[in-house]
Amino acid sequence: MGLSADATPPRLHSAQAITLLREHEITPTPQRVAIARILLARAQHLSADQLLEAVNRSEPRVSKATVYNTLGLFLRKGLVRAVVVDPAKVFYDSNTRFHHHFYDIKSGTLTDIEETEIGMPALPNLPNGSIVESVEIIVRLRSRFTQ
Amino acid sequence: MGLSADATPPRLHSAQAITLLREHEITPTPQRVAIARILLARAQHLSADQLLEAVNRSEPRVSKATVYNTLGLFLRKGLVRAVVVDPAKVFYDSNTRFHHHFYDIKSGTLTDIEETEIGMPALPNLPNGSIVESVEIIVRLRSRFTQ
DNA sequence: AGACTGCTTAGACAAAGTCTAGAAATGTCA
DNA sequence: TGACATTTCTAGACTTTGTCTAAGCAGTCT
Ligand SMILES: [Mn+2]
Ligand SMILES: [Mn+2]
Ligand SMILES: [Zn+2]
Ligand SMILES: [Zn+2]
Repeated sequence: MGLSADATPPRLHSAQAITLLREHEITPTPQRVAIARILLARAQHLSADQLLEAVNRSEPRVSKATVYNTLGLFLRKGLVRAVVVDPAKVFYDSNTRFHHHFYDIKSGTLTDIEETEIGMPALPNLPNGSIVESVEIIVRLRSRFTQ
Repeated sequence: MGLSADATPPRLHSAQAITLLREHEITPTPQRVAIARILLARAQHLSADQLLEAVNRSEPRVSKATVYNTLGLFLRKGLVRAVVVDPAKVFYDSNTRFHHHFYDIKSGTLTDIEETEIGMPALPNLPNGSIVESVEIIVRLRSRFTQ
């Protein structure tokens, strides 16, 4: 047991991925299916670059532009959500339930906090004419024994 | 009354800025004072680029590298804090009280939510051996009449 | 003066993400 | 089937934020 990345990360069967895409009114092209099979296999947080790498370990090859296009499409269709917590890159989150995050500063790892695990505070009055798009709580953590 | 940026944003007097820096054990060089006079004049959220522009509207000229170096130093010394909400750039926040933010998606504007205006969320158990570095609530807003 | 320190600087560099223009695939219909 | 339109994919140029390096500059000490 080491620290290396998953050699064979879980994947959806193509049929499952295609069904998911169709349910969200997305034409299931081979590239989109390949991306969905990995990203949507379980609740996880992947950067565009991590996803590009993972997808291109097997066929079909997918370009960087298509990965970004597809992530944008999945976002608009509600299949994933974006987590902005690291100034250097966006994480794409396949957990679409309303939830929050621990962020381990040192390792750069996100961990979900489900809605039931946290007491949601009441919001103050909103600026006039605005509506809430999302509420995110981010708890940054650092290791107790690291200075 | 227009939408243009402040022609003459408020500035601290040099003596005030120097005192602030000394209180935080920062050697008050001319460049650091120039940056502090603008950034610390009031509670605000500026990107590195906005600050670079504002500082260089008058003497002394400050290089990009020095702006980033100084922001890093101010962060470590607790004079400002970083707000990560826009994947494209970090905002530096001169309000160092514990507080949260509204983020207007369209305009890219941050507005403070003071601690007294919102309840502190009850946190779940932390992963073992970790301590809380910060807790941030970000409420993303969009205009009611914009599609 | 010479040596040492801390600070600033230009500009090269890195990395994430966007954009463009053309190629390829897919669909429609005569 | 072939002609044409529409959608999707792609390489690679480009933009932007931010980091790094190596040299210069300004004090301080002896
Ligand atoms: Mn970016
Ligand atoms: Mn960046
Ligand atoms: Zn999540
Ligand atoms: Zn603030």
